Amino acid sequence: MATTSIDRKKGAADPVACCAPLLAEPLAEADAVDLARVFAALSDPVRLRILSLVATGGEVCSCDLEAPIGKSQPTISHHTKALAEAGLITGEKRGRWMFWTIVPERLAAVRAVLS
Amino acid sequence: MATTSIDRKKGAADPVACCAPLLAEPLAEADAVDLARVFAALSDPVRLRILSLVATGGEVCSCDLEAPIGKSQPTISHHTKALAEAGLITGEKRGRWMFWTIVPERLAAVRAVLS
DNA sequence: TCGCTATATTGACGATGGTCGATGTATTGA
DNA sequence: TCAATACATCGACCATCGTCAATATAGCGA
Repeated sequence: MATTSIDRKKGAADPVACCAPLLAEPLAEADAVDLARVFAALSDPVRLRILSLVATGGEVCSCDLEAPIGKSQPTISHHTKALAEAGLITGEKRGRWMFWTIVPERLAAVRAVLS
Repeated sequence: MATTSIDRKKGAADPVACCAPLLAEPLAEADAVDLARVFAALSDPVRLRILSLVATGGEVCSCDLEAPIGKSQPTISHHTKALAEAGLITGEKRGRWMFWTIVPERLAAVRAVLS
């Protein structure tokens, strides 16, 4: 195929959408582990800023993140990978560039858990 | 005073309520740091389960958390403190018991950031 | 084919965080 | 005053994570 998309790790059943809202019923241990992974992806300032840049920018390539974030290229790559594995952004490689877009349903699912 | 309440660390301006939604405009660095702290509080399975137990239980004392969570007393204390400092729960000491309740506005604020 | 560019991966280092045993503190009841 | 209970704090250990330099991979243009 011409393009490659990076999604969250397969194997893990859909976290976030996995479970009922926190306030509805006690969270099962396995669900808690999945959920914690998503919040862990959001628990770093650099990743939050990347997420915000991608969300507001529509489609952003990794090369356009280094300058505003102010971190090295490997660090940016590390963080975009983490966000992608959490399902919060999705990447598509076109030519030499990796374009990232937000996954709004994912954010919506996280919001739903905090209902 | 007869009771003591534990809230989030003062000094830090109200995180979460600090900033516009992630998708509205690029997140400032300082805001990102504050926000990341709240998500960090949510990034542990034990804390998520405590939060869920408190949310569904209405008012729960620490002693009633040890058994369902299955961790030691110091560990429970450590996690409730983390949740309280993040402003997600609030504690009130009555007699020998520490009663925890959820802070729904806080969860709402987190949801708003993910708008 | 040969560089140049964009990104990913590796390896290492320091920092942070989860956990628990031991201990300290406060409250209650005898 | 003494013992028991509920919780907090301390100290230590181990795992995980953020970061970057170095290196690898892949695509593109000449």
